[in-house]
Amino acid sequence: MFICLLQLAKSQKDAEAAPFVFALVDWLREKRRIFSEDVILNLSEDSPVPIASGLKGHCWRDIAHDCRVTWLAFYRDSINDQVKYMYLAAQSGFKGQQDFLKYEKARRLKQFVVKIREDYSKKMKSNDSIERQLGTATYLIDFLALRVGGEKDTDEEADTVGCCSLRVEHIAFDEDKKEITLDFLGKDSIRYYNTVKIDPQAFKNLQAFCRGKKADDDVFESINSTSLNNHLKQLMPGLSAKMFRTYNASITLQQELDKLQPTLAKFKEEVERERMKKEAKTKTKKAKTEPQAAAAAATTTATATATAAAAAAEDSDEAPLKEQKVKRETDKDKEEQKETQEVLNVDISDVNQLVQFYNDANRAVAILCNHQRSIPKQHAASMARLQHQLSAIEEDLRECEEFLAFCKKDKQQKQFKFKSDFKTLKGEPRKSVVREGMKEDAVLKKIAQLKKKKQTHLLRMHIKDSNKTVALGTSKINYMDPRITVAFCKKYELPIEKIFNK
DNA sequence: CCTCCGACTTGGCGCGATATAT
DNA sequence: ATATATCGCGCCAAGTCGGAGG
Repeated sequence: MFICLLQLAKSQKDAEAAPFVFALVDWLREKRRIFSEDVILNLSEDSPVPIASGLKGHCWRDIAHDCRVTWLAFYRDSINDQVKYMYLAAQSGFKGQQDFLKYEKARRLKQFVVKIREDYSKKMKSNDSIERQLGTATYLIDFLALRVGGEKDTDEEADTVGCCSLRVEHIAFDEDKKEITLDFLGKDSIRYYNTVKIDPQAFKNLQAFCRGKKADDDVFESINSTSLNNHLKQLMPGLSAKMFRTYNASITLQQELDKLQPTLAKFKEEVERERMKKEAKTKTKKAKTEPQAAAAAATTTATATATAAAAAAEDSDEAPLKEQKVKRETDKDKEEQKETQEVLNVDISDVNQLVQFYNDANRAVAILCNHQRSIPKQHAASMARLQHQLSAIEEDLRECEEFLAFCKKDKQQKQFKFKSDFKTLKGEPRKSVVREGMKEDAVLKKIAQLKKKKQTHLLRMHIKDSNKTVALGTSKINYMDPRITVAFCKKYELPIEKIFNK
């Protein structure tokens, strides 16, 4: 390939100042440079027109005075004639207000969502095929947070789809489990791959829609994004398909964050108990009585039970290391959950743990919205390093345990010796963690400390690995109502800048 | 209707700055 | 102090959605 940048200059002197104008790629003119002559500005009527660029004698293509739109300027791309806009930054009041409106609308959906869900359940059983397709598609958009999927130019653009443009080849059915597997390329050619149990009626419908069709036929041949959005408008003013993503993302965040509620309650209870104890102590300082000791004993038992429950919760959490789509909870599940609300193993007085907890909630949303990223280039290397650190901890543990065994044996024995061919990352031999004449309980303490260290290290590895393909930023910026985050931060006294930057 | 397109949101990526671990 | 991880931002392409125009 041959590439050459050309300047359009009348003389050598001009050339020094003149910018490159376009590129030649294999002698074809590619991407022309954009000049002010290409740009249309949008200004107030009474605003002075800024001087065009640094180049003398250049002017703007046009000046607009349209206060109904938010763009400041635009030009047409020389390659595909697409309009390129200039807008104010996201942190501007302009954008902020639009954002606020968006979340207000999503909030309004909450008042309608029960009705809408009843409606699509009914439509899914309708005799009318259009209604059946509208109902089923709306169900998928709500339940799986799919994009609407508008039609696009098939020859020029990438073959990506959304709900309404799904084809037969994108769905597989598991009759026994009533599960479907969706496998297609969505926006930005990001793969959506999800096996999920769905509503039985939706399952039946989708199967029927696909029956007798070719692989590349549309599943929903009777509807499209426009008709679906028109249908949604009848159920709620201003409703469109993408609002389900905003709504479900925000409500998922809320639900995830609420899971910390019992932990907070327990924490407050403990603080209160401490306070009471102190109070009682000062009151009865002179005359200590028996019943109080009994009460104190009772509280310690209660705390022990709670801790045991937390430990059990942690264990069950350990299980799935593999990537897995969140199974959306049905209303029934939610009911059941209310009764078995667990105290989580999160220390809510620890800022880092709170941030970690918030990120977990954020991740649930990102997985729902299928926000993926490619595995960072240094991921494997970085995991290997963590693995090495883990081995180091394990080696330290092994040494401590052998030393403990040595201590327990008769003291007649010679010196303690620990054989290890473990090397640090730099290839140096490892340093011993036990010292001669170390007391037995010191070793026990060390072991406990190392076990804890190993635990947190394992957790870190797990988090890193499960995060490697999940992008948290998009849902945070575009989908989760910031008011939910703010409320959470206030409630747990978590500084907001730990979550949002200025 | 359908198609096109204007306006705006959403999205992943890469890079340099900044925070954190060693 | 240095190495490494993470953040945060700019970039601009790829979507959504509504309305104009045929």
